[in-house]
Amino acid sequence: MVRYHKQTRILVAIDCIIFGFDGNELKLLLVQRGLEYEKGKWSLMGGFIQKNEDFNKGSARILKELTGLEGVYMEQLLAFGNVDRDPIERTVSIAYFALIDINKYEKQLNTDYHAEWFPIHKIPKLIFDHADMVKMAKQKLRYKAAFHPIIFELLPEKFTLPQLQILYESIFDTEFDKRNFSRKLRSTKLLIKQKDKEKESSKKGAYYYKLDKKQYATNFHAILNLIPNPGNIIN
Amino acid sequence: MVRYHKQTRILVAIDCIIFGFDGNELKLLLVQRGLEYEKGKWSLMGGFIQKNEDFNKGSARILKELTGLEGVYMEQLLAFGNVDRDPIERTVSIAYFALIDINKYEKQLNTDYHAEWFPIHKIPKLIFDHADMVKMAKQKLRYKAAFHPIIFELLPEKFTLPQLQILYESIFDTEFDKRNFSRKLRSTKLLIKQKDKEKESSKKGAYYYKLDKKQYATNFHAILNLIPNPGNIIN
DNA sequence: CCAAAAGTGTTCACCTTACACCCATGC
DNA sequence: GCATGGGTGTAAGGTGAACACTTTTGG
Repeated sequence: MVRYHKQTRILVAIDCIIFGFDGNELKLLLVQRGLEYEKGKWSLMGGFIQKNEDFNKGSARILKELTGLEGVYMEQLLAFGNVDRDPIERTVSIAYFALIDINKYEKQLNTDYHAEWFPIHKIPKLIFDHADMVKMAKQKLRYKAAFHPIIFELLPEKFTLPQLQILYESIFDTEFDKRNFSRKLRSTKLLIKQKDKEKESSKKGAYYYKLDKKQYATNFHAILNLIPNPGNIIN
Repeated sequence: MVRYHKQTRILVAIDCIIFGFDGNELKLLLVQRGLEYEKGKWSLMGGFIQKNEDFNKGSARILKELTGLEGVYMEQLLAFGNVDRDPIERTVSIAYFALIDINKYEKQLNTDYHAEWFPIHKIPKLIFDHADMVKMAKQKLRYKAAFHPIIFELLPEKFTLPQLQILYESIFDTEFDKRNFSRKLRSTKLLIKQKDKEKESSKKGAYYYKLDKKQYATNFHAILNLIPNPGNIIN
C-alpha cells in the first residue's frame, strides 16, 4: 500500500463528556484514569481510536467499555489538538458529548464500573484539558437546548413538568416562570400527558408526561423557543 | 520520553472550507490537488498537521501556504474520521471553515496561486469526502448566520444593503423582503451609513455602509434575528 | 387546618410580517 | 421620459413576558 512520506502520525483519542439527569440535578459522569501517569485522577471517558475504527464506532466502543452503556445519544463536540495536551505523547482528541437518563443505568454503573456521577457544579479537578472540554460541552448543550428539544434525551420515559423545568434551570443556571414554561412546552406538541402522577416530591403530585416519539423524531431539528430572552443567557 | 504502547498513530490533516463573497454571489475556494493520487482533481485546501503545531497554527499555515491569505476568520467545523476517507492511508481530517472578502485578495490569489473561486452552486466533483465537508460547512454557515452577525466577515470594508441582502439570500437560497431586511439590519446598530454611494450596479446608487467594529466585537455572540421564519429555512 | 408544590389564564407590549409607492439617475 | 434598481412607512396579527390565585393532599 502506498503511504504518505515524511509526515507525522499522531495518536487520536476520543473523550466523552457524558451528561446525565436524575430528576433533580444535571450531572457529569467521570472515571478514574486507568493508564499510568495521573493514574487515579478523575477523567472523562476516553480511549484511543483503533486501526479500523471510525469515530462513531470508537466513541460507542469506549462508552460501552467504560460504562456498559449502549444506544446513547452522542454527538461530536470538537477536536482538541494542542501539542502538549497530553504530556506523555502528543494526542489529538475528538470530544463527543452524550446525554443519558441516569436512573435507567444507575445500577449497572454502580456495580460494574468505577464511574461516578458528579453534580455539574461540583466537578473535581480533571486531567489534561478535560476541564476545557467540559466547559465547551456545557456551552454547546446550552446552545442546542435553547433551540432544539435535545434535552429529552436526558429524561426518563415518564417525567413531570417540574422535573423538566428543573433540568432546564440547571442547564441554564437560572429560573423560569413555570406558567410560561409549561405553556411553551405544551405548545410544542411533544408531550403526552399521562393519567398517573409522581407523588414523591409533593403532596398534590405532578402529572407524568411521556415524549411523543414520532413528533420528536420529526421535530428534532425544528427550532423551538423554550428559553426566555435567550440572548441574555447564551454566550 | 514515555509513550503509549501498542496504539495506532494516524495522520492528521486539516482541510479548510473557504467561503468568499464578491458582492454578487457566495463562492468557495478550491485548489487542484498537488499530491499524487487524484493529482489535479479539485480539492479543499488541506495539509498535514506537523510535529509541533496545534490546529490553529496548522490551519493558518495551510491557508497561508496555499492562498497567501492571513488574518482570516476561521473556525473549527468538525473532525472527519472515516477509515477509508483517504484511500492512500488512513487520515483523520479536522475541517475548518473560513470566511473572506474576495475582492480584498483577488489579485494576490490569481497571480500567485492555483486556487480558484467557484460559485457555491457550481462546485466541481471533489476528492475524498470533501463534498461532505462542504455540505456540513454550508449548513453550519446557515445556522450561525441566522443568529449571529458572522456574515460581515465576508464583506468588504464598505458595502451596500443590496449587496448584504444578496449575500444572505445566496446563503439561505431564498429571497427576503428588502424593506424588512433593511429595517432589521438597521436595528442591529451594527452598521454605519456612509455619505458616498456605490454606483456600478444601479443608476440611483446605493449608500455604502461600514461595520461598526466596536459594536460588532461586543455583539459577536449576541443572538440576532435577521432571517424571517428561521424554522422553515434551517435544517 | 396549614404548609408545600402543582396547575392554570389574561393582559399588554413589542416584534414580525406583509405589502406598495416614490425617488434618483443614466441612457 | 422611461427603465432600473434604491429607498422608505404602516397596519394587523402573533408572539413572548409578566404576573397571582386556586387546588390538592399529607401531615
